[in-house]
Amino acid sequence: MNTYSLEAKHYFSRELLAWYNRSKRDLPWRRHRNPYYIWVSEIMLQQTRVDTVIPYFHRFIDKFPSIEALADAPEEDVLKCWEGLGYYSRARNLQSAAREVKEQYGGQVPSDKKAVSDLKGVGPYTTGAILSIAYNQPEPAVDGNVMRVLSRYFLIEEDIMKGSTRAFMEGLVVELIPEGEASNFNQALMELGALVCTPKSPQCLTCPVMEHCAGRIAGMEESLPVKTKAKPPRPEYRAVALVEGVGAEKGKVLIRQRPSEGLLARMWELPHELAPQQAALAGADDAEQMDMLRGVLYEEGISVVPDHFHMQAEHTFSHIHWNLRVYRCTAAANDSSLPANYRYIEAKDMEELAFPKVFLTILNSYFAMV
DNA sequence: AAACCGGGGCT
DNA sequence: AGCCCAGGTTT
Repeated sequence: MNTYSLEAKHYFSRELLAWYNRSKRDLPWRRHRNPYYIWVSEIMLQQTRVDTVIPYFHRFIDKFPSIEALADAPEEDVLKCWEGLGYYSRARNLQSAAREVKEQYGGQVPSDKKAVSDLKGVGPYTTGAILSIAYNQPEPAVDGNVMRVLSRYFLIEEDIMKGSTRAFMEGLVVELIPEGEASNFNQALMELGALVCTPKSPQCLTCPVMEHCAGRIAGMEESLPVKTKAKPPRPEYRAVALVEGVGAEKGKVLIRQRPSEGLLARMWELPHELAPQQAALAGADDAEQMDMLRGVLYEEGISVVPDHFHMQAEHTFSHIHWNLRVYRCTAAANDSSLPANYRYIEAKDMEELAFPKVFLTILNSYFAMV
């Protein structure tokens, strides 16, 4: 139990709900109460903005209109549909969970808390979102938006990165949900965070609960929520081979598929290799980098002749910053047997293979040039 | 609790 | 250039 007054809580719930009913956005997954649509949208919306998700959502539902269609699709197709959205384990987990729902629950998204939360890729937030939005169950769905709104309105100065703070807010949300309004109320909380109670420069003057917002009254709305900041990504310097085929592979480019686990699992990419730390710090010259690439590929069973520097590129993950230097190479021989995860492709082959954004950019500009 | 896992948009 | 985001899984 907490010490906030019943009056402050009732006011908050009442005014927020009324505001939502007149201001909610018309979003594709709000047009039906289809648990599958809500599930897909919630997975896509993890760490991703609404405007980015909308076109992906339309394409995804068009290609995989039902849980069974998603369960029966080749994983390759699902990854391709997710290409550019990031956090690709979301896509693989979603399909894995769709297969589970098809087999165990007759293709219907379960409405039981444990069953939902046991699905791959579904954690505490998404469990609450599915149960409340799809089935109107009074479960909390506490994401970054909700924690920001609550930390300001109730002036909560606990670090939102701590599990105990999230647990406290989940308890608070359960008290705040008006009878029979879990779906609308949880969406209202997130909608306010997205549209009004924004991270920077919140629009307090248009906020439906401004009058009793303790954070604003204290003049602290800009400094809440309290959040420990993440470590900056570590830099990595990588040499990339853009290998042009010869003979039967003339006009094609060599690509490879990443391992099935870890960073960018099962995505396609240009061959590349981490530059030794010493060389990276010294700003190794291109000749040295090209020689390193040639040697690494030779060890893999691929003979190439690096030719010249082609372009530079960068790619930032949550924890790594890639500095890429791309080198044009020519295949030295018609390797009759490439390693299993390597192949040559032409431009049109990219329509069915999923690449991380940075390789998509490099390949598209290359194929447009030649 | 901390590390791992993408990418885009805003300031 | 740094900050933020409609988080989950693994260790």
